[in-house]
Amino acid sequence: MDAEADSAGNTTASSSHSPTTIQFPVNLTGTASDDQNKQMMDFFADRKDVDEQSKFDCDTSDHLHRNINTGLHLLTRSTSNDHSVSDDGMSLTNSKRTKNEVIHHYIQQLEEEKSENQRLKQELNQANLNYNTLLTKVIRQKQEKNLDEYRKPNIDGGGGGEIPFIGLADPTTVETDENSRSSSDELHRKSINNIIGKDQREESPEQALICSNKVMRLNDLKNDGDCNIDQATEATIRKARVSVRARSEAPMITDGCQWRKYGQKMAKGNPCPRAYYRCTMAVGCPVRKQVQRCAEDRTILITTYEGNHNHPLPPAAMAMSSTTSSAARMLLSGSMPSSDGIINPNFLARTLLPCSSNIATISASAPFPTVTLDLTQSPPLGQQQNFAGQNGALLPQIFGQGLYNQSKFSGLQLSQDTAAGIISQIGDLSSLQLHNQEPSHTALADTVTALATNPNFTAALAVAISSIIGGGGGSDGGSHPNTAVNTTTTYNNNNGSVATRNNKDSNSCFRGN
DNA sequence: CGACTTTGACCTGCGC
DNA sequence: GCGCAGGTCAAAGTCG
Repeated sequence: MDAEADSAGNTTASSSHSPTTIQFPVNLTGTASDDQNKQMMDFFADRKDVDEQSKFDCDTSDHLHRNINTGLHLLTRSTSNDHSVSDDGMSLTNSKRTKNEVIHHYIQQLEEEKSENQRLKQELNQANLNYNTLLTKVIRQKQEKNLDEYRKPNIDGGGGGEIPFIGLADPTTVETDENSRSSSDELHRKSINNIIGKDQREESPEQALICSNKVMRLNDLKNDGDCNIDQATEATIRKARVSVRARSEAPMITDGCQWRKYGQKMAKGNPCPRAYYRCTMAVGCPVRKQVQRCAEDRTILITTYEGNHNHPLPPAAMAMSSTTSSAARMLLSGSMPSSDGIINPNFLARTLLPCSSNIATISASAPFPTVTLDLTQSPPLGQQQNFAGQNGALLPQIFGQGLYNQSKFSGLQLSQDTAAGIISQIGDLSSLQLHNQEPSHTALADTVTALATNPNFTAALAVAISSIIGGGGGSDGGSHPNTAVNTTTTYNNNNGSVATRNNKDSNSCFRGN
């Protein structure tokens, strides 16, 4: 607060236009002169102007109202202490009445403005609500339309190179789901235990070691209470990562999003620098990615995504976004506590991709839980086309629906003959279990088992991601067709060597290829 | 001139 | 507490 002393030595607080720093030009020493009363009136007039500039800010009005009452109290006290003073012959009673009438006049005006502000605020909230409802409706219609289109026989056999726009979950709705999550936590836990109970005992000791301290800490948090459950859930979703390994000579795979590089560092044990990118498609989008070449094979580009977009995405970007989002939630569900202890995250990986133990692995031993999709080897070309022909409807939906279903999926409403729906259910295990109001968890387990028997799934997933990487124009995902789905996956190349900073030649790896 | 990249400095978490 | 490594910031430089 700025304070300045006037010629009389009285301290007069300067008015600020900040709602939280409104101050009155009152004489704190207890006497009020005509000038000071005029100053008070001018101040009220100024505050009224300021308030009109911020009609939507009811807090400002509340604050102003409180200050007016305070000012009125001070003014009344100061005038009541001033009985011995008679200004220009006017009676003290009349003077006080006039002042109070003027002040009450302004208070009345401000009260009316406050009411108007509240009414406008309500209208604005209602408009926002309507907008969100409409947006959700449009997204749902788009989703259904795309589903119908991809259920039709595909003439070109490729399912279309373009991944259709599926829509982005309304952030508001997602928020609602997050809120409902804690309330459904018990159901969720039971569901997880239902599935985990059998399989967890089958984990090998090595796999059991995958359970990291991070997960344990997270579980400790979750056990602390509902509040911590939500916080831990949010933190896990934010920190969960999806890493994609693919052969590409381009410096960065094209995933449909706009990225801005904000940093580059030499990572430990890798001569190639790691580049840090931030999504710039919307202000404040939390999604980031790291791009780094594999130390062992520099033709392999490792792209690690973190976070969920908070804005609509173009079709191509929807694919990768949904994948990472679903994977992150899968990680989350794998981190949930069970009655027996910690769930091995790799159980989910093996559940998701049981037929090969290939292409995807989940690791919680890394600093952050990470799903890694290894696309350095993909099915032979002929097989790719076969998959595209057979499951042309499948590919886009694998990546398109995950995010939407995170917020809107309600049990097994999607047709179970649609592989995409199944995949979405599995990829978003936690949401599925949370939003199932019926005891269909056994059905879910059966669905998972059914998927496990489908040998096409893993390859289809690989082809889908390859199409994303190769479809961007700059990368060569399609130039390495003669590969088979592979699985060995690592995290962040932590091999113990010391990394040093070398910004001068930091791009040499990218340019050299 | 705005958007983007580069790059040295800084912050933070973790292990010893 | 200290050093290391990962991650981020932000000023300066570059580009279209």
